Formats: sequence, C-alpha cells, structure tokens
Amino acid sequence: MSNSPIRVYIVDDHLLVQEGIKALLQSEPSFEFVGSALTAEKCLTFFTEQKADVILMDISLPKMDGVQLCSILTEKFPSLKILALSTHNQGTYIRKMMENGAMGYLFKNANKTEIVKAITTVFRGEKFLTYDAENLLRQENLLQSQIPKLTKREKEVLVLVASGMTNGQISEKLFVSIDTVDSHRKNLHTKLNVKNTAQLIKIAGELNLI
Amino acid sequence: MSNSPIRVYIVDDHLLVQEGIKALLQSEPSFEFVGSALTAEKCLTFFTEQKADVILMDISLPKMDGVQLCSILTEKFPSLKILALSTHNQGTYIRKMMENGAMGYLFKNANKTEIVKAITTVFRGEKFLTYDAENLLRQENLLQSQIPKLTKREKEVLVLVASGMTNGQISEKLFVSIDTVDSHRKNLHTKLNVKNTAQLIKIAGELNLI
DNA sequence: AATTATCTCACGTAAAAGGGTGAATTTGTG
DNA sequence: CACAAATTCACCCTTTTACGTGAGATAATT
Repeated sequence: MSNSPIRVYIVDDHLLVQEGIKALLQSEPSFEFVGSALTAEKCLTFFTEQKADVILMDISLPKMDGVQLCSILTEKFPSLKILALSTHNQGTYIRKMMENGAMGYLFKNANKTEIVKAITTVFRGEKFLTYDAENLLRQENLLQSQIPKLTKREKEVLVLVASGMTNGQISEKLFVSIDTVDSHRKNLHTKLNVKNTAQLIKIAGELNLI
Repeated sequence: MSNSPIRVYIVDDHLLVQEGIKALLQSEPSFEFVGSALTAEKCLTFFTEQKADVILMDISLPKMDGVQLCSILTEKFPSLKILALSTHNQGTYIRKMMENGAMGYLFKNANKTEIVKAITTVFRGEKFLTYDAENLLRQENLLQSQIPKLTKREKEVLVLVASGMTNGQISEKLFVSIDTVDSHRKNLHTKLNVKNTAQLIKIAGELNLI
C-alpha cells in the first residue's frame, strides 16, 4: 500500500496552478500525477473511465462550482479523497466544501511541505485543515456570535425599512398596526445598538442582514 | 535581439503559480527563467544584483503589495517591463497597476498562448491587456458613469448621516446651519433618487459611497 | 406546568426628517 | 468676464421617527 504511489488528479481553471502542482508532484516519487481538468465537466468525464486517489479541487470553477462538483464526486466515488485548494479566504466556502464531502482545505499559497502533508493526510482518510483555515473559521464564528439574534419579524421589518417603506406602509404590508412596527424598530435599535435609521441600515448592510 | 531569450522573473506569494510559470517557460526556448520570489522584499533584493527583462507580478503580496512594488521597480529600473498577474477581477486594481508603471495585466486563468503573447508583447514595449480586463474596465466605467456625481460637501454630509449624526450635529460639525445640511440631504435624495434616509444609506452602501 | 421569548397594540411627547420654494454668496471653468 | 455649479441660508408645514412605558396574547423552550 505504501509502495504504490498516490494517484493525484487536479481540477482548477488556472492553468498555472495545474502546472505548478504537476511540477511539484513530479519531484516526489510517492505521488503520481494522473490528470487534470480546467472545468468540472471535463473532470467528471475523466472519472467515468479512470480513477485517482486524491483530487485537488479549486472552488471557483466556471459554470459548475467546486461545491457542486464535490457533492457529485463524493456520492459517485466514496473512496475518492477530495482536497479543496483555493485562495478563498471566506469561511463559508471552507464550511461548504467540508460539508459536501471534502476531506481537506488548502490555500494556494501553501508551500511544498504543506501540500505534500495535505495530500498524504487526506489519502489516509484523515481530515486536513490548514492552520489559516482553522483560524478563519474560529474568527468567523466569533464574529457571528457577536451578531445579535434578530427575530423573524425583526428581520422582515428591517428589510422593509431598508427598502424605503415608512412604518405606515410596512404596517399595511404586514397587516399589523403602526405601533407594532414601531416596536420592532425600537427593538432593532436596542439589539444593534443604534439610535436612528441611518445607523441601522448602515450596520445592517455591513452585517449582510439586508 | 530575437536570438537571446527573454529573461523572466516572477514574484508571487503562491508557490504553485511560481512553479506553473517555471514549468511553462521551460518548454519555451525563447524564454529564460531567471528567478522568483514569494515576497516584494526578496524581489527587491534580487534586483539589486541581477536583472531581468520582464517581471510577472502578483498584486496581492504579503506586507508590501504589488502596486507599491510596481512603482518602486519602474522608478529604479525604467527598462524593466512589468506584467501584472492576478486573479483580482476588480477594475481598480488593474487601473492602479497600469498607473504605476505596469505594461500589462493578465489573469491567472490565462492559457499558455496568452501568457506567451503577453510576455513577448510587454517585452517589445507594448501594452498588453487581456480581453477580460479590458471588458471589465469598460463595464466598470459604465457603472461609474451611472453613479450621479456628488459634490464634496454632499459626500461629506452623506458619511456623517450614515454615522448616525442628526442634521443638528452635522451642522455643528461643519459650522453651517441646519437648513444647509437639510439642503444637502434633499439634493442627495434627488440625485440618488431616494425618498428617505433608509433608502439613501442602503444605496450609498451598495455604491461604496460610505 | 412554568418561564421566557416573541409578537402584538396603545398612548403621549419630543425630536428629526421630508418637501417646497426662493435666494444670496462663493467657487470653478470656459 | 460671464456663466454655471456649488455652497450657503431662510421659512413654512407635514410627515415620520424616536423614546418611554405598559401590557395582553401567543408561541417556544425548559
């Protein structure tokens, strides 16, 4: 098992990254480069006939993205180990990939040692998260937990306010009284610690609540 | 002149991209790979002793970014041709790099043909903008031209409003009367075609005006 | 079952914003 | 210089928000 090389495939729309991986793997006898693709479609075509042990996968692919490709591949080939390879420094992407069957997440600025370690780790069936990715997830969780929990109604009112509607118009739309809408806005102010509509909409925008 | 190969240097914090370029250039006899760096600092160190004809440069580098590095290099080595190599699909970056002395802009998803063409083009002293980059600039210019031109004072008032200040507070801060601030806000409403503060701050956020 | 959270509504006052109109002064530009 | 744009200010009136306080009804959670 440890004698035969790990067969590695790569799908990335950046030719340069493909070539880079290829070059790196060629200098390591324990790996065998079995193919590459620029798009998810071509990757799927490859796997109908051939196989690999580990696939390095970019997230941002044209048309079908990495997340979709990931879920398809894990379903069809449960033994295939997927290692996400991306520049995306947003925790949501990391989370999505791992939820869809990826065994690891690597940033493209990784050095050779880290890449080798990542591939061998996921090949063994263990998860691999680069230190930066772990950090990112932790920080984002912190931020997320600092966002006050708004109720369904409050979120509803918030987006309507942001759309420019007055309390009167909102009350008609939601079939409640103006005073009720007023109450929700007061609660929004309290929860988000603002004192007027301008501040409210600004921070709501920053928190992607609208 | 066409006999001696074009000496190419690359600075990019992604090792994989470096390796990819290296691999591509090795298969082309008209190019000579003379070195690479992961950071701007190491790049500058290299150029104190050695030289190159064309430098491929990523924009997002740790610490010192590509724009700074670009302006330094063009000043010290006017004959050096800089080719920006980036995944950044924001027109501002393209514009900044070209303003700071870059001769070309290439996306990292470029294929071999395009990369070769880009290098040879900038080596000849001509500008090279990949089709996508040109498109992007054109589209952004269109969008930009659709944003109403706000006066200096209006922008000032806008950010103060977004910060949560009332007309009274703004008037004190700017040493003008409340009526004046009121006027500016009315003009903002007219120009941005909104009818209240909520809408104003929302679209201002979307247009990156605050 | 008991407690808590959410949603609802009411009333009153004060503060702020919205809307219209007009106009003087300064600044910028052809 | 002349014309346009920007900045400034005033006054009126209406609408909308903001803020406090209290409270009943329903849904969710322990």
